[in-house]
Amino acid sequence: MSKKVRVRFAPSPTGGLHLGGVRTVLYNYLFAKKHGGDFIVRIEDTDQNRYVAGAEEYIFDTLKWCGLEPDESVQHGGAFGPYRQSERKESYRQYAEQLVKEGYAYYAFDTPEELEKMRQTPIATGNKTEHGHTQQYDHSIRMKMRNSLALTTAETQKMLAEGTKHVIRIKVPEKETVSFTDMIRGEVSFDTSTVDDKVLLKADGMPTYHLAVVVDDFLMKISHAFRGEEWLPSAPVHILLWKYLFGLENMPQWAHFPLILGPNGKLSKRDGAKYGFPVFAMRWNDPKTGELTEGFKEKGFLPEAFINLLALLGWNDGTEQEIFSKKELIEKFSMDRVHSAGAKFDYEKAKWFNHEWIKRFEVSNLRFEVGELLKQDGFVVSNEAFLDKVIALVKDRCVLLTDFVQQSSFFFKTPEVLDIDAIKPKWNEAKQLFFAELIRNYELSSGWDAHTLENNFKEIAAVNDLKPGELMLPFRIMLVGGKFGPGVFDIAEMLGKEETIKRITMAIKVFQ
RNA sequence: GGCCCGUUCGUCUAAGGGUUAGGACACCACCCUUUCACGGUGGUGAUACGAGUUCGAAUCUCGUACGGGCUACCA
Repeated sequence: MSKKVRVRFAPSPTGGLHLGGVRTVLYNYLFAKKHGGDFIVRIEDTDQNRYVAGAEEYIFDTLKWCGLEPDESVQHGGAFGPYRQSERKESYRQYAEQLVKEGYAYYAFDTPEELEKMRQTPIATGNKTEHGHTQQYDHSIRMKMRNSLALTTAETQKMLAEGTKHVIRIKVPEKETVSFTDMIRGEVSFDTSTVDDKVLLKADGMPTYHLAVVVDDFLMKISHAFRGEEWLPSAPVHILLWKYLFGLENMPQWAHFPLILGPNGKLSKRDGAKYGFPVFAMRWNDPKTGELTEGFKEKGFLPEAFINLLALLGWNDGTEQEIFSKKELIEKFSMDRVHSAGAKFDYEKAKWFNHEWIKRFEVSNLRFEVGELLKQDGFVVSNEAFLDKVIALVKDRCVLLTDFVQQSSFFFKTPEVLDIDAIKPKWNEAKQLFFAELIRNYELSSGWDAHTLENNFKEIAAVNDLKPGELMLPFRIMLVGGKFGPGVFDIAEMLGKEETIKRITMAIKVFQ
């Protein structure tokens, strides 16, 4: 009997949540839900220097918008708290001390200056001193540094007793092969001689990621540990810690997701919107710089489309299906169909996903968002039934939610400027007379539906020996203001008799 | 530089030894539509390179090249 599936997303609250982060959340979430497990969010705030106000709150807001609610977290509670690493500070030291006691780690007293000097020391591996090579704090140099391995026991005890600032480093064995099975990449192995003695416990008593992730994954009974590929190089450290602390048999199964690349490599939080597309899920307001970065939400993406597009960036179900609801994703997701290669983000395709979702969405699902957008732009939306009809009429031509404003503004407000250039050259007296007659006809019209409106329009055109086609565009410009929008007669029907006639009348004057 | 991961149309990907290498986005053409879209039909376009294993390789192995990641008392 296998243990319960428990996965975690462990962000550090230092800024906005970008595409890669959300996809990591998504895959964690899908995997958990697929296997009836728990999805946990653990805040990794062990670096006090990088604290950013509001970032934690922002992460949860983003998850909520995406529809990826955790089962356990700072906000959702749970039996394995606290879910903020800074609040677990006390528990880490004992594990680090245990490692020292057992000979798997050691105290290091080196000052930042000494470390800097060490990095400069040219290393002669073989016989060449390569440019750009930085010396790592590893087996080759640790006996020359100031740590409990190189110092005598008495010296170490004295420094400890005096309260000398120190860290605890892992003592990576020299010639071992550490390997593990990655759910996506298969067997991955490392020669420990190339792994450095990472700091486990910092001078301020806080653990580094390396110690914290292992301890917390154990304490929180995490069954599967998923994270981005950028963590692969430090995996041997974590494997070693599991071996020393809790036993390899208790270690979660690992999967390292491929990176999502921008035009210049890995997407990073700092890239903001400089690529011409958002990198954050939602708007991020950096309290330090005051910089406001818009996200996919503000850009007009539906959360359903957003997670759909993210899911397909590195995963597919083996069929040609591309549009998946969250329910379907949960049903069909499987880790062995996740790609191992990084994926370059394609904003055009992202927009296509959103367009597909808008087209497929029921009007009632769009009503609220579209209504808000229109109000934001100063349009008065008083009648919900009318709004619904408008949405139904224009949604096929809206790629982003924000397109609704431009596509439907003329339903709510008489256009202020008309695209006269499209009409003027071909405007003549015959056409003017036609529209005058059209006004009279429409005024007397008893029925006001697109069909009769169109019939009457064409009848009058025929009687006056005019081509309906040449009159449709002017009519459109009169009602819409430009060369876009749904069928003209549908628009006229929606606008109603009074408004339609008003717009024709006004336009005739403008065209003269 | 070292270590690790990766490499199929411009982009996302399918094809887990035998296919005319399939689909989607984008692009182009035509049809539909006397607006713009939607929709429909068709088109351009890819297995990085070199060896090997095999009757047969995009698929397995090795090398090379290229790309990416990591190389902090950051995650």
